[in-house]
Amino acid sequence: MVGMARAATTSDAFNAIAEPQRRDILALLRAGERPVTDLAQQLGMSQPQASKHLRVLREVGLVRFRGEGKQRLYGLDARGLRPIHEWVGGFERFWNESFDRLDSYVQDLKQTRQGE
Amino acid sequence: MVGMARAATTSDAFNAIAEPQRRDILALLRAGERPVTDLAQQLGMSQPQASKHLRVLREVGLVRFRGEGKQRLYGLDARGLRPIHEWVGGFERFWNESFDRLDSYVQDLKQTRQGE
DNA sequence: CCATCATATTCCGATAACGGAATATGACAA
DNA sequence: TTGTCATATTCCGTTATCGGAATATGATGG
Repeated sequence: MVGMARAATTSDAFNAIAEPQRRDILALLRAGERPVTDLAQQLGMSQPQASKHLRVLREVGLVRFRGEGKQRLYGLDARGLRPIHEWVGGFERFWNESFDRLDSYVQDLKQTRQGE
Repeated sequence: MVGMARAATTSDAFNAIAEPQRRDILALLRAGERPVTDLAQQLGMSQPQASKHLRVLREVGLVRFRGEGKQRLYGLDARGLRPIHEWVGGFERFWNESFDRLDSYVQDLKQTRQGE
């Protein structure tokens, strides 16, 4: 075995929301439960793609569904977003502080030439 | 061309922080600037891996560096985390509501404003 | 220049992830 | 049951991504 591949990814909320279409799904679901076909249509994706994304979201616990006739009404379960909000919030003071120092620092960098 | 692959990913902050080791790097940098080797050692990763992760973080603007002797001191630039915080924050009321009340809340939403 | 330390890049193999198309499953109704 | 609608899964091809190892680049001091 020469190359060890990356660790599992889609298995947590951070990765689930890394995909733009999945973010779109979550955003849409704030307005209420919706069947798969509705989501697919409103977001301009195929039904299989919608189902696949919903599967990922379901596996990380960000959505749930409820059978309603032959449809499945998918709904938001935003509790899994809370840890993310908290983690990112841990950096709040770093973007909130008046960054006189940072700004001048960045200017400085531009002169010195930063990579790429 | 039969199968079209996924869209670019590591090119935005959402994907950058989807990787646990990169989150660790960012968390460490809250304590101040650090050279690559320090980061690698403290996080138990190889130097090339640290460099690669730093490259991703640099490309999405979450870190910057400053040459100090033969070292490169990497520092946090958390401004790119703000949009993420805001996006996730848009779901705050949904994880604050308990589930029984969530349904009625959604009903409420539908009456109040029908938009997106 | 040369040696050395710090960092970046390249090459590689394995695997995960995405999109599309086709197909399978499931639930209902007649 | 059969038919139909809604959804899920499977198969396929392409590309992204990660880790490791080796190597290349870069800066500094003598």
